[in-house]
Amino acid sequence: MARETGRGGTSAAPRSMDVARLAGVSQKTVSRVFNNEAYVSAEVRGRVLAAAAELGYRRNNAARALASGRTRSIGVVTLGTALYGPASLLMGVERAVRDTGYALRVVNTVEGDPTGIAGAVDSLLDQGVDGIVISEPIDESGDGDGAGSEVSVHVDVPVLVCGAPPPFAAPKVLAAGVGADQLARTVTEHLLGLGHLTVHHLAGPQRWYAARDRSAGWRAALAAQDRREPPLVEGDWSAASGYAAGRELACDPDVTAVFAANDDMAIGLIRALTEAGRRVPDDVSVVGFDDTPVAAYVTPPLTTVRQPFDAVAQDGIKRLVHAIENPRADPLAASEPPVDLIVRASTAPPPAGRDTSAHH
Amino acid sequence: MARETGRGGTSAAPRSMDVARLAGVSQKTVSRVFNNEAYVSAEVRGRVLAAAAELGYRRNNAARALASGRTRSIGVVTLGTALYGPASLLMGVERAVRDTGYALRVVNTVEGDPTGIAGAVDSLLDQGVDGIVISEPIDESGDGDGAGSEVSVHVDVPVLVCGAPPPFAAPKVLAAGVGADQLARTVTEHLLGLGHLTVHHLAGPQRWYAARDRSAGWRAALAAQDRREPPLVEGDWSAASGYAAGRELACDPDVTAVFAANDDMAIGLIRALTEAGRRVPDDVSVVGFDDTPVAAYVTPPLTTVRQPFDAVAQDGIKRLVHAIENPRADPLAASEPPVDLIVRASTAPPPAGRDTSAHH
DNA sequence: ATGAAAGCGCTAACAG
DNA sequence: CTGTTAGCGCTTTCAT
Repeated sequence: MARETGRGGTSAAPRSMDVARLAGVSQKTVSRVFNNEAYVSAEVRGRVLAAAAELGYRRNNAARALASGRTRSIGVVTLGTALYGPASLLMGVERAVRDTGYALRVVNTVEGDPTGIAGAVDSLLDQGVDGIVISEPIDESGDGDGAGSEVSVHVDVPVLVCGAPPPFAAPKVLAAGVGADQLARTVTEHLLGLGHLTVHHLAGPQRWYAARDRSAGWRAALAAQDRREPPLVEGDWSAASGYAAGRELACDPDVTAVFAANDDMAIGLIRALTEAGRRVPDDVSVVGFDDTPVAAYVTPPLTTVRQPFDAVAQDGIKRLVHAIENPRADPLAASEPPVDLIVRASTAPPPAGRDTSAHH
Repeated sequence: MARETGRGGTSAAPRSMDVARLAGVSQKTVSRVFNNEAYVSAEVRGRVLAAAAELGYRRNNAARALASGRTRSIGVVTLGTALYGPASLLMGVERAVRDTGYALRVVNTVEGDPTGIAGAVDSLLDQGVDGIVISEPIDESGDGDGAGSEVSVHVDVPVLVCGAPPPFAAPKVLAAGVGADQLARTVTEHLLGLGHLTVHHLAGPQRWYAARDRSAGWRAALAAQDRREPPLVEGDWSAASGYAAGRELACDPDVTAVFAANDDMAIGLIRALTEAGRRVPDDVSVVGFDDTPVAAYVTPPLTTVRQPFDAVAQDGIKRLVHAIENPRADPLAASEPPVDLIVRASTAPPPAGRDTSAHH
């Protein structure tokens, strides 16, 4: 097949050979210049760059990938939601990946997807990636009817998982986490510190590891102070589920403080509480999780914590790239994410009659 | 370079030739099977598939791309925000792209990025894509100090732009839009229909075409009924900016109805109004835009419109893929997005003294 | 410091 | 229906 230069005189994309010819060097030298390899005289480099600019040359990535065996791209598995947390994490990952010079491929799993995360990973592997990020893992073990609904994938690239063990073996598995457990512990302690006897918990779906982390932090905080652990109420992250939970919680006079696993649920919860005649924060304190953009502007402004998505993504991607480029080196250590509690008006000491902290 | 089969006996990834050998056919036949080409006997196809499965064969995409000149991937330029609208659009695009069998590459521009959208497009072209989606275009012309801050890119693939003309030439430019103008017109008419003399508008940043569309729809609705067009107030999509605008608007007794360009701003606005002693909806009606998950649960529940992100993404991607695969055919026509007004409790007729519609 | 030759694993014509 | 022959545009040895 002779190279068609048709299209009415518009020539096809120039190749490195064309640049080489124009610059009067070998094709290999062009390659050297574009890969920033050593041993190219400044003079030659300049000529090559000029020729390339004149021709509008850009390297063909497919050819590069084929010849080198590396795709220079990283795949990320996300959840198909516009929820603030997952969306923020994805943005953080995109930026971090871009900073490293890799390209980003995205696949999302929808909850209830039969092939799930494994299917998404598989499709990423099909596309060709040098590393994979699983940004919001959920536990799919209880999915189908039987236990064997797993698509077993043979992953041969490093994987970064945010907050959970991956359901498959990989040459190198790195963990990252926003430190949600620590964050959850901090908000629970904030409530306890205000004098509440215990703290109720409106959790996220426990299939999500992100939800489990928060629940674990809440539990740890209660246990550390020997407090009674009320039954956990499970929502689905939505304000609607927070509202539903709120209607139940409102009936229980023992409820004076609630930790909601995200801001949306906290907002629905507050609405239900208010409608039931329980004032926030006078009768019941509520804390959220995420510090979404509206958190400061709802009524009452929400006490919440901010998750360090950007910092965590940056750190995680740095380690992933290290693992990709140094297959046999030890993985880099993860850095500790910061904790950022934002106290606003939805939390206060418990109503006078119920504050027994003074009696101790 | 002899093919290293090292790694302790774990052989390297199998190639189509290996499959061919095992199945006792030619390499080309394997290729035929995997491309679902016609003219392969069921018997041979079965043998090939079995051999491939046994070896764990998967096609090398780099090689495919190199040989065919097509990358089978689509790039999307997004804005680096977790704002509900852009995030939802991205999710819609991801799903739509996946359904077509293409892979998705993502790049985001941060506002204030010196290279802007052109830079993002350029990086996508570097990576190698067959088509590009610009999901939330903003007008960057006023960016730098001078006018010539443009990175001129030579785009040679079809481009789908959601809501604005692209700042560069491309062989095929398709437009998509959620019909924000029509949506905005509908909410404005809803307010007018309630009896308000006019409707104020808390707009999004006018650099965003998405914001301009809404403003245009608002204007059109007012003009159609010969209403006075109050000066537009510009926010930045955040609840904080809605709050700031609300403090000003609260002082003006003529304000009885406000159309906010997104729900977040509406929430901030309502807070400011309420703090200033103006009740919503008794004194002032407020409508939002997006129907974010919390809209139904804030106080008062927000009247808003839902943008048909999924439908629009699906339609747009379908047309983009058509343009990619049929370079010289006429582009497919866009389908009309649906309009979905959701009336809740933040809108009501104007206070009695101000409702003059009955006097006409 | 530079160049020549040899593939990477596929798809694309063209034969049979 | 199936096989043969050429590349796609680079990176990689290995020579200078």
